[in-house]
Parts: sequence; structure tokens; C-alpha cells
Amino acid sequence: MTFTITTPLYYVNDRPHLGSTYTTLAADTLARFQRLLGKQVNFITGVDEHGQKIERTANQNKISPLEHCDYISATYIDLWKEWNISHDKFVRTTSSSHKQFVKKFFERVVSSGDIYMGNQQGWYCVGCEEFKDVSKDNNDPICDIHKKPLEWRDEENLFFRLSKYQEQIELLINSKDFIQPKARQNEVSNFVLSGLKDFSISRVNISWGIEVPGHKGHTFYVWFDALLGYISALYDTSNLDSISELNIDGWPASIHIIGKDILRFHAVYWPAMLLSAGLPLPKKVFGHGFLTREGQKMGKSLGNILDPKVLIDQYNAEAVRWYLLRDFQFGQDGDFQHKRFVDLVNNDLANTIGNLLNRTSTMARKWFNNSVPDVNRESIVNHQFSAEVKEYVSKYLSSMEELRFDKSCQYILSLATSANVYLNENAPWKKIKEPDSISIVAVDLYVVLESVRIVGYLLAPLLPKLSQSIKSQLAINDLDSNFVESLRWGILVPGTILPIPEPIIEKIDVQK
RNA sequence: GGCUCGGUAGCUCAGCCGGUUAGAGCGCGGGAUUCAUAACCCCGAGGUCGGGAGUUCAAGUCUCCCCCGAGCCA
Repeated sequence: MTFTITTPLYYVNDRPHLGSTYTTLAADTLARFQRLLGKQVNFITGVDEHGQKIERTANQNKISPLEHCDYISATYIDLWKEWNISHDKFVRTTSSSHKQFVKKFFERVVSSGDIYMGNQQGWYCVGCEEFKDVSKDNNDPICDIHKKPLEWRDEENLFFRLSKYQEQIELLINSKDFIQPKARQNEVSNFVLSGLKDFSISRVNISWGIEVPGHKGHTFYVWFDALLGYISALYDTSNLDSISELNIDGWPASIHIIGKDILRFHAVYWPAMLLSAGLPLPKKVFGHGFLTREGQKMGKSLGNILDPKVLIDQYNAEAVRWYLLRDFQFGQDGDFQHKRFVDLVNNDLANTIGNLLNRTSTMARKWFNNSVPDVNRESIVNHQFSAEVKEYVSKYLSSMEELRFDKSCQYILSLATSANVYLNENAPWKKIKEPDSISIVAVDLYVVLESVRIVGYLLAPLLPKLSQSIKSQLAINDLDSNFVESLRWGILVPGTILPIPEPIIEKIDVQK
């Protein structure tokens, strides 16, 4: 079974920011989770490289647009490597396969009779790459978003007959689960209900773009270019004329993960384009929230941008990953607070989970010949503590399915905390001093070690590296093990030699 | 201007179809303990549940009005 997941193709006007990192991180977690469940995953990310803004930025830097794109694209690729992102495809819209696909797609839309030549005039924002709803009587309008002057345009554009798909789109967006989180469905629904208008899909006099076949001087508008990357990423081997082959390669997408700002394009324009081209529609569009920093919007003017590159140079990627995944409800906005970040990483990862492993492993090594205590199966299989573990595991699994990574993290933590409580209540360090208690202590320690093992597995999609170091401290080699199977209780092999415990994560110094 | 979503302990938030002393995590204060990464565990604080009115035997939980914040649309 294939599972195709996409992030947006990020606009290469500037270096990657934390928002893109957040999206990609979440997508990565979902991709890893689906792989662990045994799905054939296509995790697609990439960059959107065309447009006038890029052309101008390149000019300002006295380089060619392509050089500029090469440079920024490379920073994305490097950054994702540093963040340990497990994407399968990285799309560049300047690639020849992508351009080829866009043209083919266009032909299909043309043959559906959905393209016509029209005229468009109005105030245009280069930053947004779109026409603004501003009266033509306005003399010096300024873009609300970019705070830059708008430019007057009067041009011939090709239009896409979006209006034709009004009913089909209404049906689609009202279908359950297509738009998530649910709260955003309403928003899109209102927009659609107000009546879909045809939109222009070409621009004139913009050389940095994909030429529209048969229309000299026209290049494709960004949304008729970038969105197609989701399919062109898969296109290498498939023949568009055969939809069943497309299916084999992984289309339609199981989920598009995007920021809430581009929900409309993904939930309305894109499906309509696909309908026109006669291609299958994505199953789900998930619009997540935005990140602020210490209560303020991040922006250049405020000078408070959190650069993901700086973040990762300064801290462990797993630490940031944990904070973003565990403290923010995916779908809602979140506020990045430095103190909170430090507190959670130190408490959750170092104190609760790390220390649990450390203290238990130390005891086992000390009293049981450096190994997992040798217990008999009967004393473990139906051990009272296993019920609690099973409960958390099942809750974890369902919240992962819902993309509620925050909840999943909390369940892992609850499991670790329960294990800590178990230790304190049974106090093996006291029991061991009593005569004939060795077998009781053995069971107690085994139970906790086994819980830590499960914590290690549960962390796999969220914090792959930390998960790995937990496993290796338990001397587990799981190269070919089945994830769900590994979550079963009682798998840790008694007698396994345990390595000398080391902290699985460094605490963050508050000074930093 | 229309619509949507929020406003609950210092902070971030849970609180389903209304019903015993309003919850969690972090932070803070105290205690206990020594296996452990000065870690873990336990206890505590008394928050007019944005404001006002209403419905009800009973309202963070429903209705209306107002204030504040965010968003979508115009």
C-alpha cells in the first residue's frame, strides 16, 4: 500500500525559515510513522522556483535566476539533511521533467475546454504574485502584506474555468475529512459558497517561468506550476496517459500538509485543476498553524526571526523536534518560547525518559552481571504493569493517526512517568538489601527496562535518533523488526548484556 | 462591515451531549529519598472560568448583548 505525503514546495525567494521547517518536520514524522506501519511511502518536498520576485532578487544580487535558485535550493537540501528529514523526492520546478509535466497537464486542461484568453487589469503585488482587490482610482496603493507599492497591470492572461467546477468542489470540501483540521473547513466552505471565479493561470512579460505552449510571451502562473510538482515528483516513470500507472507511482496523494495560508489553493484550485485534467484528487489537505516567537509574529522588520539553521547549530535537532512536536497542537498556532523549550527538553527528555533509562540500567548492571535480569516469562507476561503500557501504546497509535503528535508525545511521557513511579514504589534499591529478594528485584527491573524499550520504539517516528540511542543502550538490534510487533509487551531478552549507560541527551544550559 | 474561532491557575492549555469540593503540564513553595543526569517520587497554592443579563432545580458548559484577540471574506 502506498502512502504519499507532501509538504508545500517552498518558495526560494529567501532562505528557509522556521515555518517551513515546522511543516517539514511534521510531515517527516508522519512519513516515518507510515513507513513503520509498513506502508510504501512517497514523502515529497521541494522548491518552487519561478516568478518575477525571484527574477528580481537574482537581478539585485547580480546573478542569474537559475544561479539564485541553485543556491537557495541547496540550502534547503542541506538543511533537511541536518534536520534528518527522510523525504523520498525533492522536486525542483526548474527541472526538465517538471516543466514537461506542466505542459502535458496544461494540454489536458485545454482539451477539457477549460482555458480561455481574457483580460486582466488591476493593481498587482509582485511579492504576492497576484492582483489585489484595490480600486483603480487609488493612486499609490500599498500591499498590506508586503508593505510595498503595487504595480498597475493591464494584460492579457489565460484563464482557467474554475467556475465550471463549483458544484464538484462544493461536494468535495464538504466531504468529511478532506479538509483538516475541521475548524478550517468552514472557512473554505464560505469562500466556495460565495461563488468560484475563474482565475488567470498565465502572466505576460515574466521570462522566469515555464512558457505556455502556443502562447508566446506567456508563462504559467505560480499555482499552475508549483502545485503540479506533487505529481511531477512521481512522474519519472509514469505515463500520464495512463492513470492507472500514476496510481502505481503514488498518486493521488494521501495527504497534503500545508500552512493554513495556502489552504484555499490546495482545497479548491488544485482539485478543480485535477478534475479538469481528469486526474484523481488528493485524499486530504491538512492546514497547520503558524509559529510566533515569545508572543510576537516573526518578521524581518521586528528582527526576531528564528533561523532554523541557527537553531540546529546551537541545539540538538532532536531537542527542537521534541519541543515543536510535543508542545504544539498540530493544526493550531503555537508560540515558540525559549524558556519553555529548555524546560521541556530537560524535563521530558533528560529527566523523565533519559534518567529513567539510566537509573534502571545502572541497577540492572550492578546487581545482575551487567545484564537484563534473568526472569521467567510467566512472571512477566501478565504483569500488572503491562496493562498500563498497553493502554498508552494504543492511545499513542490512534493519536499518531490523527496527526496529534502532541498527544502521542504526552502518552509516551505518561508511560515513562508511570515507570518512574513504579520504581519509586517498589524501591529495588531497598529490596536488594533484604535476603531472598533477588528474584523480586529482577522482575521489577525487567518491567521497567521493558517499558523503556517500548518508549524507545514509540519515539521512533518522532525522534529517530534518540529512539536509536535508547535501543542501543538496551542492546537492541532492530534492523528488520516490525514496528507494531515491537510494541508488544515482554520482548526484551533476559540476560542481554547492557552497555555502560550514557545520557541519551545533553541538558540544555539555561544560560544559552 | 459580514462570518468563523478563541478569551479557564504566573505561563501553555484540557474540560464531550449543562449536574458532587473546576483539571493537566511547566514554573513556584514544601516534604521524602539515594538506584539515577542535584535526577525520580509525594504534597501544596485557594483561579469572580473576559464582562453583563437571561433560561434552568442546576451553567466555564445553553441563549442574548458588550469588551478584547486571531483569522477568512468584502
